[in-house]
Amino acid sequence: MATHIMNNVPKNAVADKAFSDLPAAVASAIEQEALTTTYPTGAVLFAEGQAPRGVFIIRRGRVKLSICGSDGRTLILRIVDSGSPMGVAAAVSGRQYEATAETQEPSEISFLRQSDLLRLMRQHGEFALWVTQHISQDYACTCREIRDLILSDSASEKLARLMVGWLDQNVTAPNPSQVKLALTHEEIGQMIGTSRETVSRLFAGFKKQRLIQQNGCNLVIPNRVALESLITA
Amino acid sequence: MATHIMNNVPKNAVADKAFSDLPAAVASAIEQEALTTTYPTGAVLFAEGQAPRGVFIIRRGRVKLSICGSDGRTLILRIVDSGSPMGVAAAVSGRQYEATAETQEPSEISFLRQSDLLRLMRQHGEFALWVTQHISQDYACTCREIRDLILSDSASEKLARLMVGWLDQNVTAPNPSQVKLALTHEEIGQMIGTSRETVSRLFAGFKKQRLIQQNGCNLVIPNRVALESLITA
DNA sequence: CGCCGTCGGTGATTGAGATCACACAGCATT
DNA sequence: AATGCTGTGTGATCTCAATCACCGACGGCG
Repeated sequence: MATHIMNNVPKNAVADKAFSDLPAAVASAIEQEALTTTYPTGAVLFAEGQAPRGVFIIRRGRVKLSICGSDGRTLILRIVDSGSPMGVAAAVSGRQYEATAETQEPSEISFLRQSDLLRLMRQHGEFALWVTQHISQDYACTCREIRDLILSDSASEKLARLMVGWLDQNVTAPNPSQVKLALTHEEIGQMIGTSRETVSRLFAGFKKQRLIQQNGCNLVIPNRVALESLITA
Repeated sequence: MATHIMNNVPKNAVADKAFSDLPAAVASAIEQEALTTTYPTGAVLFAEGQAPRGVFIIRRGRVKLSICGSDGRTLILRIVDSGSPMGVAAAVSGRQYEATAETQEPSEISFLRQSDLLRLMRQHGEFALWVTQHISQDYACTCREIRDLILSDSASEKLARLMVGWLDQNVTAPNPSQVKLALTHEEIGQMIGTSRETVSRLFAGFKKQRLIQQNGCNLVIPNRVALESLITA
């Protein structure tokens, strides 16, 4: 891909990955229309219930996607990292955002206005297809989330599922059985739909059973199979 | 069944509605490529975990979309009725179907092969946009499902939510406070993630509180506001 | 008719996890 | 040091809904 075309974007290899499977003409069109900004930790890109303004494409950083109930409780849908567009469903359908997006670390994010998005999609079937594939992934991801939350009534099973998911994301890392834990117990609880205390207790239990070890923010999971056996149960 | 008559030219007004917002050229292209069939009750269009073959567009009838857990329990995502495409996310992304689709009554359904779908999307940005909007709706719907399931821990709240949803779909009907109940208690339980017995007890309780009346399969909800007050609680 | 399937109603029991209520550790600010 | 603040560990209690175990009703269908 022609990196020199990109105007105000760093020569970050990761950033290019997002558009690598698009025709160069489309990619450069997007680059020209998009506005790239750097956000601090905790910035809210969009909030549940807002009218859609456009899509946000993460170039660098990580963003937390969550929904919240009337009683104030929160459920974290997923943590999205670079290369993915966010808020596409809302922007395309014109309905309100269904979740809240908040940066979890300083992040560099491109914004594409709704009208530009729709125009580009109409003009370039390839681009529309690309967008659609991303929504499809989000949809599949959400379905899996539902499955994990509903089909397993025991909280330990949910936590085991979550941790196995971490291991799956980790296969490329130098030490695949070690995970850097960037979440508080509270947030973990919000990911699996339980209270903070329960997460604490579960961790304690897992340690007692030698399923996990923890030093600082490093979580070691020596025996993946043992963890998976909790899921089948 | 006069299936051969329906093959190319369904004179069904409802069926055409699905494509009414598409250019005529696109609509007729779809009509030519799609294969329309009539299914009996209980037919499985596709099952969770299968490799995608294409999309199914409901021309007439109703289809139940559900996911199921390893322990065999089932959660009904939603009931889809005519005009909507199903299985689009899987067909577009190439990943497996994330849910199971099963007819709830005799239904007439068009099938469009995955390759044809993708080709049409590439050729016609308008069509791709239409598809994307439908996935977006599914996505939004699934998000709302999650909210309703997670944020409300009391089962009565979930049931109240479900019934309010029924009322919302019913605004056009002659008697908007009356709903035809086409689901068993078991299925209702599967929609809100509780056991059959709990649904029975909740119904009994609601009747005692004069929140609902029931004769046969007709459910009358005289006081919508009272029902909604259960939700806020 | 009697038999059998699915569906609905209800009681009794029980257990998992929410909730409340602390204590404590780390870490920054002043 | 003193003071917060945030995150964590753990006990005691309690509540809601799952589960088990029935029974009655309806609706075919042989």
